[in-house]
Amino acid sequence: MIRTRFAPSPTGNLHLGGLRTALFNFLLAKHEGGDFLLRIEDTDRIRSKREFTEDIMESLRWTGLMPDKTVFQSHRLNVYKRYAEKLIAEGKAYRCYCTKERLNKVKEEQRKRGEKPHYDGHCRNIKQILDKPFVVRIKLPQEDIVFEDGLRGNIRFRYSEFDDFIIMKSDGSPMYNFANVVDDFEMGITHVVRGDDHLTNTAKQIVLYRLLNLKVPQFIHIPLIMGEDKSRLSKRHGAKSVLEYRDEGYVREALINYLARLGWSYGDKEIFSLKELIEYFDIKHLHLSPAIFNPGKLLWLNEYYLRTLPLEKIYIYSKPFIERLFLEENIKQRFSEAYIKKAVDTVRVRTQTLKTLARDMLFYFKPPQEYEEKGVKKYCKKEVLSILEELYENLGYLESFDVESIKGVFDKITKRYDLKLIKVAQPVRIALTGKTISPGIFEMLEILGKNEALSRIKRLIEYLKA
RNA sequence: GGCCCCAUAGUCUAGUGGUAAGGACAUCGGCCUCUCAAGCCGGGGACAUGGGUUCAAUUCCCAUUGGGGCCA
Repeated sequence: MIRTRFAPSPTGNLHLGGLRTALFNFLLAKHEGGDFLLRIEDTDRIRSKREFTEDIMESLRWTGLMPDKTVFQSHRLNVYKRYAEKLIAEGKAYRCYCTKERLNKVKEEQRKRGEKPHYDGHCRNIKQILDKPFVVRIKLPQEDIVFEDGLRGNIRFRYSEFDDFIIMKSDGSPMYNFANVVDDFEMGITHVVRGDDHLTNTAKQIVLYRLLNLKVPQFIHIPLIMGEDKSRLSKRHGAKSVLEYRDEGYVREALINYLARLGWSYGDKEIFSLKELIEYFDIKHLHLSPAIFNPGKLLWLNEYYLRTLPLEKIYIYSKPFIERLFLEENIKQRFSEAYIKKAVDTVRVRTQTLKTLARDMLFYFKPPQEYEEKGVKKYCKKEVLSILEELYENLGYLESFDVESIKGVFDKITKRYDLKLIKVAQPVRIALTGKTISPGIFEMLEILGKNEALSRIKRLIEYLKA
């Protein structure tokens, strides 16, 4: 049974790169019906923050990548200690009492001689336990380090690249690589998908697996996501946190779909639901060259999902954004669910995010406060006035205010005056929304209802007269 | 600087020892049309370079160049 994990340290919000790593681990496990675990690597007491742990968990919850179990490293400090002591007892690791001053001096001399700064093994053979602060170092075996990457095959590092590295700090907390190995083993992790910035870490971890005599999981290193300037994706490339994307009105479907296709493919297919991703995901089709984050394509997917997801879903997604709009615009009036749904349905084809969706709907909740000047100039010349008046009158006669009947009235007038529909439609559009861009006028009229629609037309007539 | 990873259009990518090198975003043009979108149709645009291997290389190998990462 496959078991994967996502192991972030809670020292910042979860961003897109991290989410993609989580996604691939999730998909790999779920494709095989296995487990996906979350491990919070919070051994750094100073930099780890509870709010970041919450941010990570909320991001996973929102995107639907629910872990089957969550483990906190900070709860397991005694475990690492136990493993370290075992290594010492077996002579594979040792206590090192060197002071910072000495280490710096050694490093300095090595640098002067043009050597790689490596620990010189000063404490390697101290047998007795001294009453001084110490770190635990491993005795680096003098053999090359080879491991298999699930994508790239064998990767080899010379042992001379490394030294007797530290596995436990003097405060008794484990170093990153050590805790990682211990936990991956104890959690029964079979596959590890992670960024290729960990490639050298993996080499060190392989050493630890050997020393501890543990089975090595399958490692799959994926390239990092880069920003438009081809450097590692960071805040300055618009690499916002996952929750910022949520708050800006991106839907989870778009974000997941986008990230999945960034570095992975399934033939020519572009659109994937999470369910499909689980079904189709494989390691084989992970791409191994770094991908550049393309906000434009993410936006396109967002637009795509806004107009194709079931209306019910978009309605639910849009609620908080509409509520926020009401707050900002000081709208007190209540609107029925049916009304809002119909309104959503007319704007969702032509919007980018849930935020702009709500913004585009403003006229459904509030008459235009002003008329777009250019539009009035262009579409509301004098001769329009009488047409608008006639339209107003005829619409007023309608018993049933639906698209069909409304269209009938427009047809009659355009025919009588031999006008293109645009001549009538644009003034009405301005009357209803104040703008020259909006959903179709017939549907808007129907949704707004006879009273509201007529009153808005009347208001424009009066405005033009004045 | 040392070590490691990578290389198909502006971007994400498919693909093969013999292809007209396919799709998507973006871009440009057209159709549709009550505006804007959406949709449909079409255009331009890619196998980094140099050596090998081979009857044949975008595909396999090596080097160079370029990009990325880790460490310093």
